[in-house]
Amino acid sequence: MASNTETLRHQNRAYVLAGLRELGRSAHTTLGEWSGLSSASVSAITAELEAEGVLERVEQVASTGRGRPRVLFGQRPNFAYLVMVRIATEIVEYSLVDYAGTLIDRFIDKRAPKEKPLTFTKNIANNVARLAERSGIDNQAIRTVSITTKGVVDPHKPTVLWTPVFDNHPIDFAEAFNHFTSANVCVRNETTFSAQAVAQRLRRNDQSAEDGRRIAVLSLGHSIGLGVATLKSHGRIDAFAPPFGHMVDQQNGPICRCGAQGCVEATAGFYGILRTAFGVPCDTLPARFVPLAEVDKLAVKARSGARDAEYAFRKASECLGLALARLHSLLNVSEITITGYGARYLDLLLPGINERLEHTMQAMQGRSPIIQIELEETRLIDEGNMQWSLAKLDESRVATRLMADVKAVG
Amino acid sequence: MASNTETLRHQNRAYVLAGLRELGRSAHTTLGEWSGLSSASVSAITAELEAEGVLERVEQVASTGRGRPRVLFGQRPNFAYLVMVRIATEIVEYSLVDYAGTLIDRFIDKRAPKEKPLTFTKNIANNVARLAERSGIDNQAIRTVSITTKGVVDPHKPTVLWTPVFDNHPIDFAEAFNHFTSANVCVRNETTFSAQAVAQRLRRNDQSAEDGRRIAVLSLGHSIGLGVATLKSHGRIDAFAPPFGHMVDQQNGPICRCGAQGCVEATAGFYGILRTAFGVPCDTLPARFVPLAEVDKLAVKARSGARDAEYAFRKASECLGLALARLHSLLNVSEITITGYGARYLDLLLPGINERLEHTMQAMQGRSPIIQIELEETRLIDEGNMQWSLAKLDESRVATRLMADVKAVG
DNA sequence: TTAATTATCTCGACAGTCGGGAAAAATACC
DNA sequence: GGTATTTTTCCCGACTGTCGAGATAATTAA
Repeated sequence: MASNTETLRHQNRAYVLAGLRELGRSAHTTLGEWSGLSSASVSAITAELEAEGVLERVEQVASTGRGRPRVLFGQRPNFAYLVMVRIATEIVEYSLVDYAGTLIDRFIDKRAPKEKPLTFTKNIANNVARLAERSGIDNQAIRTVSITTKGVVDPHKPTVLWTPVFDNHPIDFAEAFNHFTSANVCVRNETTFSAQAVAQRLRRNDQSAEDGRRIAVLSLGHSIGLGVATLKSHGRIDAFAPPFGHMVDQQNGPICRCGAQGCVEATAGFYGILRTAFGVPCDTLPARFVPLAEVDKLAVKARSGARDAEYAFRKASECLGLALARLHSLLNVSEITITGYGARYLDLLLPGINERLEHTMQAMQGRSPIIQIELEETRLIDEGNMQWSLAKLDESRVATRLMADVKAVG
Repeated sequence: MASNTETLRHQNRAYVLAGLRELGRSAHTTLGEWSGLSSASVSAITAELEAEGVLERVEQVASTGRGRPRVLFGQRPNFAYLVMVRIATEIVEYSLVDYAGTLIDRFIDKRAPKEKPLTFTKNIANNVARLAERSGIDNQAIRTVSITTKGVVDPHKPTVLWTPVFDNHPIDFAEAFNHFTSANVCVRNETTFSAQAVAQRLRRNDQSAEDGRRIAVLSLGHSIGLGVATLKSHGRIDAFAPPFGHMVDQQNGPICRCGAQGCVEATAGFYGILRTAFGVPCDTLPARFVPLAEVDKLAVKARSGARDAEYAFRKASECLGLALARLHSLLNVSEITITGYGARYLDLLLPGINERLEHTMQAMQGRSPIIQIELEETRLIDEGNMQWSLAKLDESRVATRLMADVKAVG
């Protein structure tokens, strides 16, 4: 689309807001240096944002030397609120975050055993309303409801297309949330956010991380999740979550919960590992969820040298290694972070993963991706969700100017 | 980066140039409607571009009705020249294209049997110089040299990292072309351009093709190539070529030319098909290139029901089907175009491909990608190369204003 | 020849960024 | 305590970009 001066201002407002997220509270001199905008332009923009109630002046802590002290700007916490909903297998977690990025309230709700899609979404919407009420916040102040789950998500609508619990029954959140009129309701796979968070950390730690670099996060658990994030120019990050766990590993392989044969998950998910260990026939439909204690026990056996257990973890690790090698062939990733409950079995899995990766990587020019570990998956998800949601709110809604007549008023 | 009025003008100049590529020769009014810019702005921009020698007024063919006839603008053909170099297995093709996108000259050069990298690049640079000379064009008028090849290419430098012919010996074109001082020399895998061309055709034919939609081009031959293109907003297309042929198909599979085991190519490339048919052991290093006549003969045998031949094509097609299913899991593609010499065996390959695709696709939400065929691969490559190169030239070099003092002169 | 039609060109209004200088607010020094 | 110094913010004029409307130009139909 063609640009005009309004677009220009929109872009620069968005850029200043992005700078404020990255740098934290800062003066407009700092923002000017960071963004390349002149002090005068930053001043005009911050003045506007302040008048709109987006930013506020913050008391600075201590003076750094002589000269006039800086006036720091920060996000005004109660300008908007973000609700994060994390759907896990047995619980749903609700978090309330203010516009400045501070966690205000959080509670956990247990999931009912055989809930229907409609009551499920209604229930979540009610809990979100309760979360707002507990802090005395009006529903209209909630500008974003960002829901995360495992499974496959519609890229455009707030709808889950496939989950381990509901299978193919689509879960549409649009209706249940239709009275949150000022909120943007969206659903993303949780590994999208994990990848987002890891990419963000990479950029923060390594300023020289060049554009185009790509990382992946592998989540090991009952099912297998994967998020991929690419560092783009101007500090942007593109993250997405392909259905990696249901990528086909081998033709006519063991049957998967999804109904297909030979999915990665069917060999490397927890139920797959147990099935291999106990020699259950590959064509018996597996249980939805196996007790975590069972997997722990199997890991202990494998570590003490029991053949069956060792073999099951070996199979899983080779399957993961092959799948990651395929991922690397299609989307050259420089770094893979392994997380999820299954990360605690990494001692059993890493040798096989590395062997398969290096075996296929040695011939071509490619370097094997570096493998890292991050045990606290939920922290990763929350971190990524918050970054992503606030950045999107800034860019898509706050940066578009509201008060065209600021000058006329002043 | 922050934007200023200069950036703004740059963007709009680029957008007008893009419109002119898409619409062909057109008048202010048309460009204004297409871009959303006001007639006055378009007028300012075209006047500038005309003064810089980028555009010229074109005689319109016939008047459409009453009223003042339109003044059409078009690219001035001799403003810049583009050279396309297509490196194939046995030949190298050189094409000269003017700024308006007209093919001016083309010749083919046979490759010497055991050429060294340095003489190879020198030879190509000499032939490019000869191409320019034949049309009486100064080397400085060549603004882009776009080289295409099979194999793996460095994303940043004009260097080929791996090719079927030279293996891992890197081929760096930078030095051989260092006296083409005003030319931007770049190397891309040929399937990048095939994918670019198919995506462009899709957008032209189906105006409703939404952003984010992704297509793939599969090239079947001695080796297996794949290009992926994504439709982005504002008419942009992102294309890339992953080393799909060397993605691992199965653990401990047949040995590949690249040295690894179980690559897709080792089963589905021509030498792989022949090896399977003749029962050659999987661990014998295959010949670099097998005669095409041999593959044709084998196909005839398979069509008439010979077991060995049928089996070899069956294996190849299942391998391709699985690999495409994996591709689809990671990069949801709505459409796959099959091309290359091997496309003539599609009757033998398609059933297996479809079977594998649908088998893995049935359970999840996914719809199988539509499979199409395009026999003329070289046309696809040339089309994509030209579109891509001219678009990049427009955006990165022509759109940046040269004459800051246009008004002062006029 | 004149009126109608359509397209391009021109001009003033408005909006955004930039650079420089004035004003403000703190510290350092006498 | 008063004054100079330092650093930042704020304000103003210059420049450049887009836009809308009216003036001008070129062609056809009557």
